[in-house]
Amino acid sequence: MPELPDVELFKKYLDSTSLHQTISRVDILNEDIIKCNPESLRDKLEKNSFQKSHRYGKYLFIKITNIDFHLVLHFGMTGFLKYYKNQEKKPDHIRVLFSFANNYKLAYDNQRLLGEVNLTHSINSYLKEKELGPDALEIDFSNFKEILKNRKAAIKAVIMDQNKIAGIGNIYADEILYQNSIHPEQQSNTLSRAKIKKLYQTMQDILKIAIKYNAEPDNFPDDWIIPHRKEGELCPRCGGNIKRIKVYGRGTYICPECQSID
DNA sequence: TAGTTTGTTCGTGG
DNA sequence: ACCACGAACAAACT
Ligand SMILES: [Zn+2]
Repeated sequence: MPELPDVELFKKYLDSTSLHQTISRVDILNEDIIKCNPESLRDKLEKNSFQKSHRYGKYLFIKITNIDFHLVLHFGMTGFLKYYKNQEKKPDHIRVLFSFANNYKLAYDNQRLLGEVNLTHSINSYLKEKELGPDALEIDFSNFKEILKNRKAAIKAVIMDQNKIAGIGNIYADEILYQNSIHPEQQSNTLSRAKIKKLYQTMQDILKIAIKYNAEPDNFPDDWIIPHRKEGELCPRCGGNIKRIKVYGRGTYICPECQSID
């Protein structure tokens, strides 16, 4: 689930449910996912509230009132947020549970423990520490072009590299390259300026449209590859067979008819 | 059973 | 410095 569009939707969800409410209690149900001192996490949050959130790449930062700290959330592959009151609405793999004075709760759920819950004084210093590249929706064209021109690696590896561009994961990388008829293994520095220009535009369009459609593959236009990202499916643009290959260590779906290396 | 899955990080070669 | 690859982390499903 959690690539840039998903995390942007988590941000909107958090903003519309959980801001400006006193946090009465923090339950840590799994300590492995907490990358700071669990005691200090409870300490910093209880009696304060969530003030304002910021998304950067796949990270969500939430400013805590009264103190100079942000809560940091990363969702790994299976993380999400759930705001609820009744126990029957409780999700299955809650790792951290924030309870509010109004008796509602915000759950950080994450089946696999690949995410992160952390604290930081400064978003900027945190980003620097992680060496994250510019956010995919914020990066300007000349910067994008320089990054692509300076790498010899497969284009898919470059756009997925969070240290170069933050926010794109395995699923949306496939979509972006498919809609540009670019083979994911094409060397980044061999792309023409015109192809890079179109890639840049499509990348931002796809991410924005995905947000608009709630990052729900069933809602996506049928000529996208994401709803057909399975072996045995047919390419919605040419009818060819969708093929699975491995690029950058990840399962990668392409239409060999539409996507070629040039 | 082995391989797969929306992610990140670390190590080993080249 | 860059690049390719694999493993590890973890849990559930084919
Ligand atoms: Zn095709």
